[in-house]
Amino acid sequence: MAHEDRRLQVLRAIVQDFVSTNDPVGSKALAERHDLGVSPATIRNDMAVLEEQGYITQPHTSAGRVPTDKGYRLFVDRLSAVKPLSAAERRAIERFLDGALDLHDVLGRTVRLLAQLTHQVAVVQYPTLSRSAVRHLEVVQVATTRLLVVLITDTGRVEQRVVECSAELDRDDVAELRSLLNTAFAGARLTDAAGKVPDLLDTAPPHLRPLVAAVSAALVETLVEPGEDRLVIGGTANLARGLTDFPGSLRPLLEALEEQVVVLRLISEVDTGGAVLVRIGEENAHEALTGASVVSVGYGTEDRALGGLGIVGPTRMDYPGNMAAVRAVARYVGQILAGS
Amino acid sequence: MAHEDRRLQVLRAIVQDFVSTNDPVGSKALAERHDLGVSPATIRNDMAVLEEQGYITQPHTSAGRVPTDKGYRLFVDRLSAVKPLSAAERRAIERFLDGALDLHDVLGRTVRLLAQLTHQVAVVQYPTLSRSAVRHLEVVQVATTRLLVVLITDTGRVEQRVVECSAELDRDDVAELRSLLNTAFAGARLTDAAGKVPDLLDTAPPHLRPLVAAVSAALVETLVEPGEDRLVIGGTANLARGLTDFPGSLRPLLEALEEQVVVLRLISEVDTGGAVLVRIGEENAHEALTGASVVSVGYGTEDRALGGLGIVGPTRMDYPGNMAAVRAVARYVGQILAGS
DNA sequence: AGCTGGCACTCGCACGGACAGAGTGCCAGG
DNA sequence: CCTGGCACTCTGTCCGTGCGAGTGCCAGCT
Repeated sequence: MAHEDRRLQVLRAIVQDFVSTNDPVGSKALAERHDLGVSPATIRNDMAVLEEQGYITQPHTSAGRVPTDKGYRLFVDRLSAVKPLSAAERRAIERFLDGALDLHDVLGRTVRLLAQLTHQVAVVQYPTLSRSAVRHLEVVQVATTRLLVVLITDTGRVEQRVVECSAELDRDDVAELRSLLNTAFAGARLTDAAGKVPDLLDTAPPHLRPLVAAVSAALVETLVEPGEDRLVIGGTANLARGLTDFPGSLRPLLEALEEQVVVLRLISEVDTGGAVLVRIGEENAHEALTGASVVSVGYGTEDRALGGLGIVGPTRMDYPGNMAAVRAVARYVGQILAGS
Repeated sequence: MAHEDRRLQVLRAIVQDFVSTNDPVGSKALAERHDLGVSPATIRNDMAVLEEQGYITQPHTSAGRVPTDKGYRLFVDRLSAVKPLSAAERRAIERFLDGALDLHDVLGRTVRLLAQLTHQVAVVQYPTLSRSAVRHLEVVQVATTRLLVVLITDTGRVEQRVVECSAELDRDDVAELRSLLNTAFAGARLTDAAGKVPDLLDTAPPHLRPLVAAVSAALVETLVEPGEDRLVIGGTANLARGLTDFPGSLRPLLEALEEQVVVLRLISEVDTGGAVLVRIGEENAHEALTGASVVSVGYGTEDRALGGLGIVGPTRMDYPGNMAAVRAVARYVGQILAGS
């Protein structure tokens, strides 16, 4: 239908205007700023229908209309094309991420870059341990009965854990332990690590068994458990910009960001197909995220997802632009990490 | 003088009342809430003098008085005793920090604890690399021409760095490199590391020299340079509580916190004697910190300072309580890190 | 049918004046 | 040197008004 179609154009125009001005938008302003080819009166009729359908709402009688979560959803799904990045933005991405020294550095730069491109809070997940494999295990004695076990994954993560031992250790024990662990685990996916422990215990010389058991238990416990996945968060200062966007205050949101676990769940639940995922307002099903949207995507190489990254901002955000930025950054990061 | 003395009591009362109520405090309220033994009229005279001397000011005619930075300074220096922590707080500290697994964990818990105790933003510096010594160096090959060098310090820090090599590497080279580096650097203070490089190069077999040079250069560059010192920051949600405390907005402050370098300077410049340092408002000499105070102290063992920790909050804060919390937490952390 | 211009209506908000309350400075008296 | 009293100043608040934006509806036009 022609009606239907124009009504959607009206919705798109409302979203665009409201995102850029933060003022409820009225029929007259719409007719002026967008070539819809019809008069304000007609637009009003369309708006009445859109409101009826729940896509827009008016804060109070005789103010303009504002998109609802449902309205944004429709906009994202059917009315917006992912905006290509400008040449300057592409260059900025390259410049920003080139010359990173290690994983920590790459992710730190990524989060700053993303925050800067989108003017929102940026979140980057460290490559999931559960999808990583062991590259090397190092064991260092830090006290007579204490070991520091360092795990280096093929994704570049370096994780540490102190293990308390019941008996005193000598240098040879430690060296043997190290080589045992490495032969047993090298190249193994971390999810498979737990399964290898019995074998390892069998092959270990008897006097080392308690030690091996303690260390592998610690490894499995801390490194394979979910929740050990880390986040880098940046750009929280951007929250303070649009104070009007977060009615109560931004305190609950800041708390949720520090909590990490909430955000982690949002960021890590990414589509494996590499599509950008958008969660709008209530869809996040978390009180602190009232009025907030999350745009996230997985990053990694073609054959392997490493983790997720994304942004958190007010529902009133530039979805096409932010989706493009998130996707582009994820691609670059995947590329860089693949090469290292 | 009796006058002088009472005038200071008045100042103390003003600071205390203003901190707890956030309202400019007037002579009448002061006389009611504090047993100063004199009438409001007399207090008014004292207040006039205090204002003359620059310790207090009135936001506008006929509002109460508010302490100036100078007033807080005097309060901290001469009018307040460090408030002892309650038993509950001591228990909370122990409970919170016990059972930490490694350095990362200890510092993470510390920052949450401090934020919770003080209701301010908490900042904890990782043990300074420049005051740490090498416990172990690990070298792992991650690509044909790429090495991951992992440094483990005696303070429990684990730092990584990727080094690009000009020539292809084989397994034996890497093993030899590892043992060379460890014999050369083990136990050495990181500040002395640079000095040991020439010796190391002399003892290295010729075919490894370029490699050794590259790796040690990278080590010195990234690990000894200042600026590589890391911070853990937590409790930013607390900033959103007293929005009134940060007039413009809290954006510049959030930016400064993300900047890290600014805060790092403030936190790391601690008194070696172990005294709690308080910087009030303008004393911080940084625009973003207008209206903010920093309470910091060094932590470490008796014979060695490791780093600094502290809090950042509005000038209108509970100095005695926060100073006590910061000091107590630093002591516990020092203790824990000494034992590991 | 569907669009359009016109019109009456509804609110929120900004402006302005009046008012109450808090707090001060000063002064004369104890 | 302190105190009670008093006049003064200022801000925040409340209320009433007017304006403007925006809407919904209707009759007429294409």
